[in-house]
Amino acid sequence: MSTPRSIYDVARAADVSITTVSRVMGTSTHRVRPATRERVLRAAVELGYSPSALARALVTRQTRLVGVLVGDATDPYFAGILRGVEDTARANGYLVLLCNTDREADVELRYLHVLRDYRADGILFAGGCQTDPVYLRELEGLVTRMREHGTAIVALARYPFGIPEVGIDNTAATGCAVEHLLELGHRRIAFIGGRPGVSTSEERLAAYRSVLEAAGLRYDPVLVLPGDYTYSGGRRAADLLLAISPRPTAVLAINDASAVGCLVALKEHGLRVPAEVSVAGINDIPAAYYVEPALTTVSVPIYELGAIGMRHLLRGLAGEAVPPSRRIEHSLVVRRSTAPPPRARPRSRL
Amino acid sequence: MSTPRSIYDVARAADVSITTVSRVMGTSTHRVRPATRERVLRAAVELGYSPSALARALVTRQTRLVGVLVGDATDPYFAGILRGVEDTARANGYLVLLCNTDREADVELRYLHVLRDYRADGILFAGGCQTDPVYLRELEGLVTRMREHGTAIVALARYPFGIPEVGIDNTAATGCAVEHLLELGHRRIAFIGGRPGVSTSEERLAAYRSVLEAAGLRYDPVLVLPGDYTYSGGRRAADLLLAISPRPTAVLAINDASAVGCLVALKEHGLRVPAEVSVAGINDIPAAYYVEPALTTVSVPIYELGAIGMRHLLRGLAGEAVPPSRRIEHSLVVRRSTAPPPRARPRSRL
DNA sequence: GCCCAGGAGGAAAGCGCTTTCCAGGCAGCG
DNA sequence: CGCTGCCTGGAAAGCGCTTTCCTCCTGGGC
Repeated sequence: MSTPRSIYDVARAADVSITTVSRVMGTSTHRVRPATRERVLRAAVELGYSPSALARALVTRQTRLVGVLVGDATDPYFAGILRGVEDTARANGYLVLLCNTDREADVELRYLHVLRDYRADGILFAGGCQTDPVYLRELEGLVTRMREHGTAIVALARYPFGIPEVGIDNTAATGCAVEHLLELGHRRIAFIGGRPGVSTSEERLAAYRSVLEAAGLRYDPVLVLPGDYTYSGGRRAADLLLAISPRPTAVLAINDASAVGCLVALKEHGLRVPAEVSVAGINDIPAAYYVEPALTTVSVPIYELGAIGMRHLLRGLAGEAVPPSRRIEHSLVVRRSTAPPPRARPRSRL
Repeated sequence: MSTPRSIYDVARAADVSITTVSRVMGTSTHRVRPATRERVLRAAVELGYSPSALARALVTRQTRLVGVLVGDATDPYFAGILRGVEDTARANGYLVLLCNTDREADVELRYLHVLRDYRADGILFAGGCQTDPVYLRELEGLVTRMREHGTAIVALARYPFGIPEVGIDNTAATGCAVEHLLELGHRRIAFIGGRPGVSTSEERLAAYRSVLEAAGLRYDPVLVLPGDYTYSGGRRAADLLLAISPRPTAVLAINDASAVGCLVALKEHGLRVPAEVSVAGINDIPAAYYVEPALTTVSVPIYELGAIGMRHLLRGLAGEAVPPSRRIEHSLVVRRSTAPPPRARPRSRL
């Protein structure tokens, strides 16, 4: 077990100074005679030389590393975002550091510290922001400091401290799903939430509530079920839903993973979807299409979201201005999991 | 925009040498008087000091970075593995570098070079190995060199060059799925493959063939459909399957993603599953459970696979011996997507 | 034939750390 | 009181690069 060859080894083998080696291996504009360049190159491949990105990063002050914080890469939503991010990162010579936070404030903070230690050039927050004040204070300090050091930061959700954001309009997206249910004639609409204290969850819940109230319905806390964004969280929510009396005729989940979980569990309990209960979600993950019945949901360009986020990061890295807030369009996709409630006609026919 | 504080700044603020700062911030065993330590610590937090992992890595020769090469993180199988890997990496102070290869030899090689440049401590191959000789030659050189430099390498599939592997027995796993179909009475069993030139694909295809032949059936190349491990690849395979005459009564897909795609497309074409055609997969991703009808598949402890792989890597990193080959158990999970073929009784009843 | 510009290569500083080797101080011991 | 040895702390070398000066050399213009 030895050590990788260093620039010094190559220099000696090619009988030049390390300066010259650096010039031919790197991006320097200083000219090198073709013959010399050739000699260096040959020596390099002969020795199996690979320039240390660490040493280079140390002096150039850029690592070409970007950290991506996702709630859970196992959720098809985040998986898709990750692909978008990575593809465009790779195309631009960046490497991505994967950080699953499970939306835990402490894990997220921990990762942020680590990313700072590694001097990541950029950070992408793929999920919602925690609202816990202690966390926020810590986050603000970290973010402020990192920015001063030139770290680019972008979020794919609403984020404080002026962090540039790109994402859908949660309020509108949630609203249009609720309205769809309302138009079908539903009056008792349950909501499977996410973790309280996460911006995205709060926004969607608030939108659910306000659309309901705008329709003249009373907001009933009993109808909001705890969830955790996962398939199994959706299943658990289904159990709770079944215990509510009178039973809701529709349910909107904060994301498709929970929606699918809920839908499947409901079916297992013998309920017919959508005949007895309608189910809708948000995100339009692939499973939304192939679950039975196919899920009505709000479609979001997942991969694109990741790609655009990364592109913004790149822009920031290049010192260009990053638009503070870019809204990506969404659209309601009505499939077969929603229908008018039992013995009721759609509102539009009233 | 400034520069992060360096160890030097802290030393000056605490009025000690950088040696002392290093000793209190790092893992040194050299003792430091409590009072001094306290001073250093205070100065560090006051200045918002974060030790540069890069500089540290440069001198200690370990980066605490591990690269994970996956086919496609969007496939729930790889997503699960990734979680297993990351959780145990984080628990041990390692950071994971995400590398989606799409099973392209050149992308994989490119990533390997990059990982070498970054001096990643370890590399985990999560998917199968390419069999292209040009690729293999290049890979061997790279792997050999990296090992000499102390890089730990582990694969979650069969890999050459003595790379330690942990994974299921592809031959047995595929075999038991085929046998299940055979026992139900199927005689025309199609196979949705992966990319030719990938070890896992070849192994599973070979197993499919040999079990068929062992049962006295002729191996018919017409029945092996091209696939690409994806949901949409499965859908395309369904179209091809429909064009085969006489139509196969069952199909086994190389992985669940394609199986689900095929199953859904078949349904869309009006076929009843499993009444008219049985579908089976391998891996047991969550979707296998909730697709309708639920997919018969070979269950693999996905998350565990990732975790164990990472644990092996850790062992290698610690200089301990890594078992050259560890087989993880799998098990056939019979769900509702498989049944006896139309107008035929199960073989066991003959 | 001489001078100057520009092309090509090198020396050395420095990026932010760890680690080895050393030195000073002080307590304990004879 | 002198010596030994432990306890703390520091100096300096070096990890593998990039980059800023410099120097040297060559060719072209006059």
